[in-house]
Amino acid sequence: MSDSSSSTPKGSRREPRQERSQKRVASILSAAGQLLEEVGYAALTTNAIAQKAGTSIGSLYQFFPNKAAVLARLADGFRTEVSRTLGRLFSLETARRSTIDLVNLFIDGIEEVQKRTPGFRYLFSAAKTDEAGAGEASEELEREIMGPLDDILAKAYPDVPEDQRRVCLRMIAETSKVLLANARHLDPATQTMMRGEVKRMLGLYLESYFAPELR
Amino acid sequence: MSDSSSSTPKGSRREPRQERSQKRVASILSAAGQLLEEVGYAALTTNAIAQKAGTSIGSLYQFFPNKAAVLARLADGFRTEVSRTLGRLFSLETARRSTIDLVNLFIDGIEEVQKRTPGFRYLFSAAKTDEAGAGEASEELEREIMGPLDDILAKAYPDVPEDQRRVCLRMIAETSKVLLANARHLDPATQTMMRGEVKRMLGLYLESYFAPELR
Amino acid sequence: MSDSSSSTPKGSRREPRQERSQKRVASILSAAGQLLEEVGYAALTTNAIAQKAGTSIGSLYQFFPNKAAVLARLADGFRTEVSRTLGRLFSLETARRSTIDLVNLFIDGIEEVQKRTPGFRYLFSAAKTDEAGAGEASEELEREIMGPLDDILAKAYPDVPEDQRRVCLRMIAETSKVLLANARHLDPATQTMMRGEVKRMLGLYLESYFAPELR
Amino acid sequence: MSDSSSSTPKGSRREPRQERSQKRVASILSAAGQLLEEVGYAALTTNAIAQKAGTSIGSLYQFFPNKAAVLARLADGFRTEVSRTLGRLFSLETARRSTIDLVNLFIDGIEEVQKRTPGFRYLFSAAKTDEAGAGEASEELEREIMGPLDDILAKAYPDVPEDQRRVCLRMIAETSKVLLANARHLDPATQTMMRGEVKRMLGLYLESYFAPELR
DNA sequence: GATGAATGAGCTTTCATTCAT
DNA sequence: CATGAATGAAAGCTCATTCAT
Repeated sequence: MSDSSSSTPKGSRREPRQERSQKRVASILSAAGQLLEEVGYAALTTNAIAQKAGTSIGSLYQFFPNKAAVLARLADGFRTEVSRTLGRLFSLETARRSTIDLVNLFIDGIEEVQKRTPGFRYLFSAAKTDEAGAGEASEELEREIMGPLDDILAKAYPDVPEDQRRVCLRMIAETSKVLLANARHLDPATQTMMRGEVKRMLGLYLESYFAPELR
Repeated sequence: MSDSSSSTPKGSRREPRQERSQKRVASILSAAGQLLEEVGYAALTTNAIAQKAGTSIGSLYQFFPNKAAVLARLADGFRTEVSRTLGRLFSLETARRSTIDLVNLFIDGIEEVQKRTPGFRYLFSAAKTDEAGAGEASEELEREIMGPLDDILAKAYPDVPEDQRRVCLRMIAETSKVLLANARHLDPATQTMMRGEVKRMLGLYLESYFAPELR
Repeated sequence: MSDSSSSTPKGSRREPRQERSQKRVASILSAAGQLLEEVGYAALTTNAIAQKAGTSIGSLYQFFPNKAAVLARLADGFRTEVSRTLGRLFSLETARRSTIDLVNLFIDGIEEVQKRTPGFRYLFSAAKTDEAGAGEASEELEREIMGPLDDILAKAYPDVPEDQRRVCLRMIAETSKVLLANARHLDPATQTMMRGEVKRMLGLYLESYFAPELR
Repeated sequence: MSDSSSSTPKGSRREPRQERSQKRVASILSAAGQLLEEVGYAALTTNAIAQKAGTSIGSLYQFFPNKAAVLARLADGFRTEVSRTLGRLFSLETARRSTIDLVNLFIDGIEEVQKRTPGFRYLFSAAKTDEAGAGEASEELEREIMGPLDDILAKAYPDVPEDQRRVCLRMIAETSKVLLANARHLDPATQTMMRGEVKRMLGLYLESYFAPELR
């Protein structure tokens, strides 16, 4: 297997330094995310994370200086995923779409991120619970999430004053948090329905500010 | 110190048990609520509750089998307060009022309960965080809160199917949680504004279901 | 002793609040001191202290906020013991005595304190090792120890400039540490002999500064 | 695994093992010494040593069975350095010099060793702290240090009985430890002054035994 | 041999809960 | 019943040491 000098038979040799570490880091973050879904914020312990990740507690602390750092990195990953997903959904032309369409895209994007990255909802909603220094990571995450939407609305509706827009964004953010937070206890059908309701509610709300001329 | 049994010759120092117990229980619950506001869910310890209540930790455990039970009883108290407050606000004739008025009354009622009973928001929103077994108490609390509104809507809009009504109620419940959850970090002016926005958003949403004839 | 209400049969009942606590604190401090002698600074753990004191780790932390506090309190006790012992030895008339007598009294006092309060030497010498926050306590202890001697020398030899006196005091302090530090590994006879040598050495040294007229 | 014989075709890459090993060992020891000065005994970790030495922790354990062994080897090096330095200072003719001169030479020699080999003072003074098994190495070191002085005194003052001489040597050893141990926290000027005081004190002390005829 | 990721015993500290008084 | 000292499981984190590559 080591076969250090000549052949490298199966193309598998040497997934050394970097790669193995990355895998461990990934498995730790994944474990943290899953545990967040399974046991919640309060019961999330570093030992449990390590165990679920199939590592030792020592390894966890080789990669992360402390528990908060694990959550911060998790939030980083979420931010990336959010950027990617929302960036894809909010293609350029979306600027032309109605606020309702924008809301739909946004909610679907958030949903998709949650589906792909377990634990997302906990960090997205953690600002209020703000335990153990997840607060900062959580706020950054929120900024990352709301930023793109802010830009689009700003361009699409330059007449709406910034203050107004900001207020609406907060409402969107908070409302979608609630949706995510409570989805956990609901069966899929109900989740889908609730998602529809949130879209409807936010749509009506935004329309009242951003498309008054349509009335 | 009191030598309550052996000596107390004349039996005059009645000092009715029940009442003292009730007072203790009340002070424990009050302390728990206040601490919830002051230090948050994560930092809430039974010893701190007892101390703030002016009792001993031993007494606390005389009345409550464990920490979760304290929170459960706290939620009970909130339920009572909610019933009283909403019952007062939703007097009979309110059945005639518009959905927007109903929403306003409801939101104001929730605000009032929070103002009067510190800690309320934590248990009302605890369903998602569901730490330390507050989950069940929290769900009951939610049922108690939404029940009166359900009744009123049911009477006022008998044509709207029950399923539909239920969905709307969930939306109202979740959305009002948003308001409470984030209020702590906001200055009073912003709180007032956000309250207005929530009313607006919920009003528009409910109107779309419950007052279609007005369109 | 407390005799709270009427009889107090055996005189043993209710050694409550304060007293029991004091005993625990005392046993914890005693255990810490003994462990210091037995295993040294590096191997001194809070768990070991609690175990040796016959308590639980929880109790230790009921009385002391952290490990450093245990050492600080230990140093406090040493300071008191030092004051008492040196105060007794340095009675007023000692001001008239020769420097050699003063040195003898001082060294004997230090020895006595060490004999009575195990662990003393570790904290007296900890300034250099200065692990885990014992540094401060250690420095205070040194000030307490050297203070009385400083006063006496100042009064007895007002002509010797302060700087000079200070330097000599440092030398005395450090040299007496030597004695303590190494005594542990020596048999009693050797210890006694070494003590005599230290007295001789310090006596000669001090005489050269404080009693030049005798030459 | 390394296929040391089969491949290495031309035998040119000799790279003498021994030497490389020696270099590694040397760098590890040097790193350990420097770290001792920088962070002290308590904070000295094997990983830090390896890192500072520019090796891996694995290599460190290839050469040393455990942490204590590193310190033991460090002490060995110190012994060699001490022998060399004191041997040079105490040339034959010094036998004629006064005890005061001998003390001066000795103290200066110790100072020099400390200057050249960082960490020296920690191991020279470690006998009392005796952490992590440095005790034995420390004692050997002390014997090595005091040996030459013993020889010189024995030859120069054959009339002084051996017991007497031994006692004096211990006093010299211990007193010079103190000097070194405390030097770290002092500014250079104070260090120089203290060194002078130690010389004076030890000189007076030794003179009282070794040069009675001079009186 | 060299590397450094991995390991896990052990340390400090917290807090829900018990129990002697 | 009231009290609060006592308990100890468990959490976060460190570091000497091992072992696969």
